[in-house]
Amino acid sequence: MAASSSILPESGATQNAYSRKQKSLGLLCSNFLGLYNREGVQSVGLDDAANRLGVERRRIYDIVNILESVGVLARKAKNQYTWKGFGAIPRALDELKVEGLKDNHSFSDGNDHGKQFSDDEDERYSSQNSGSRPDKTNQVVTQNSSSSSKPDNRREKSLGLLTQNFIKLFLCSNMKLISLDDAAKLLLGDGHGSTIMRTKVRRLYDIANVLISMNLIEKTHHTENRKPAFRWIGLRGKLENDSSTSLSKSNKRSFGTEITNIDFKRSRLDSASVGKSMFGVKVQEPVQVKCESLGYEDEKIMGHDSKVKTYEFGPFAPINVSRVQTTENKPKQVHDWENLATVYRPQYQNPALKELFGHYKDAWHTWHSEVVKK
DNA sequence: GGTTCCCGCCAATTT
DNA sequence: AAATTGGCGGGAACC
Repeated sequence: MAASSSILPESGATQNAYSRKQKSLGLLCSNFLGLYNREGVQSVGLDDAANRLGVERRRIYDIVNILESVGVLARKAKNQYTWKGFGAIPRALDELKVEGLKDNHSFSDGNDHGKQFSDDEDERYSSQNSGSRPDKTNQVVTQNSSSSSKPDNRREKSLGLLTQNFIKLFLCSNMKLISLDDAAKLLLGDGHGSTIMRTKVRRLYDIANVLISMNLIEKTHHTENRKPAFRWIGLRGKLENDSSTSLSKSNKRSFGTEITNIDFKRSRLDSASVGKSMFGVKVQEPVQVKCESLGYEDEKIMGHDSKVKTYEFGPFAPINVSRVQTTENKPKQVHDWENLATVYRPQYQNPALKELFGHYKDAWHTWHSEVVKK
């Protein structure tokens, strides 16, 4: 077994090692997006997604829940989601902003204690759905005196809600940079066991990663090199870059191949008895964000139209999409917001509005006037 | 050392 | 009942 002259000056020929980064949620999300963000896609099946991306179902749930919280997807039925597309994001964000501001009166006076800003509200009136059961729409808040039982609507701790609240932080406060610790602290109240906090932060990491892959936020640091924090990019998340991308690759019916996802496991520990004590403490400490002025909307979006169709598929790149080489060594996925909403476009009118909250016509319009800015 | 965060157990929920 | 959906946190990869 001579030492095969490996290309890399690495140690022994450790062919393929487990790489955590290649399994990241963010990358998976990028692939997911690249896979379903095509014309013609209207629904996505969880099994299908899991298969094509070569991951376990569990991971798909994470992504789907987050995407749904931003409007990109909508649950249709068991195992079935409707692809709304990126065009639905502006609308969703507006609603989140309104909710966030409304539900948050921290201002003069001190005590607020109304309730946190949970609550969603993105329930589309099922146009033709069926069995509209009376369902228990909101939470009960019946803060009964029961000792500790708290059916604690599981929903309150859902990834989706957390995502929305996390986003509200950016939209409704004037904080420019938010660290996950701050976010967790804000969304959680204050005094808390480090355990609860840590768990929340874990979730926020997950969320942050997919939001990053969507270019809604960006990771940075406070000042030069301080603690990491995130900055809201939102709609103006576009790239300048050149426009050498002449024609778009003809990705018609190319995909459909098998997934070739390498299957390395991280390791195989086992026997880990559970036994832990977790508290189901409900927190309702209102965030003390000041809604002074709208955070964004204070400057024109870039002009010019640049077409950058760069998708980067990582390890689990199932389909064969235009594989673009990375920039250097810093994987950076870029999504072309322009193309994303280019599919269909209602042809009536075009209110040259900017983006006043409160009323929106069509996702596409808002979207286009914002992003395309033609 | 601290930070990041994947994996998957297993409990809620839905079918 | 089974299947789907997803909290949750250990602990390993990563810095």
